[in-house]
Amino acid sequence: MYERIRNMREDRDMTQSQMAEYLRIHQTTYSDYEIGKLNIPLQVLDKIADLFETSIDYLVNRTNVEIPYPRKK
Amino acid sequence: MYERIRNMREDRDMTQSQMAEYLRIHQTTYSDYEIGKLNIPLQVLDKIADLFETSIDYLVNRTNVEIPYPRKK
DNA sequence: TGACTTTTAAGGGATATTCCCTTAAAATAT
DNA sequence: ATATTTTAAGGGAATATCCCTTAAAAGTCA
Repeated sequence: MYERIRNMREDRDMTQSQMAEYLRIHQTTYSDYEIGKLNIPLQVLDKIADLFETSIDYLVNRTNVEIPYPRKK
Repeated sequence: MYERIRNMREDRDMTQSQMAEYLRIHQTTYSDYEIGKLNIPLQVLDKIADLFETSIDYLVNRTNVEIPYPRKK
């Protein structure tokens, strides 16, 4: 479901547990997200976009442009 | 909370009820979103970004660039 | 100003979803 | 092959969602 997030994580050689630690959630919860079993909360997408240096729009497949606009705040 | 969405809606002279109709949800639910009483689901942000011709990043204040990323699909 | 209309928000509850736990399965390494 | 690491399934208590009714606020206009 969230193939793009999975691929970006693997590209960076990160495990689901490492992602979960960064996000401060359980590994199984993160797995549920990647699989699409659970909806990824906005706050989580926000942190993932920062980590991967991309946009939420890219993460959720609204665009194919990976580079984000200038980050605010 | 979601001041930006509220402002963009008002700029377009739309009521919460009109937004709710477009999103196919109840007006009170939409109000809950704008106020920040409920989290806005991704699917809803997606439709609002389309309606307002901007990005999810802009709607949720990740960037100040209002123009959308090139739309995929 | 006051009555009327329109718009927005509060309270509350049935239902749906979330998150994490345990543990199993799958993948990888030794 | 077996041990280790990584990922996913099942399930349940806790939480959040969505909408209903209705109240409050804002706008209209005689």
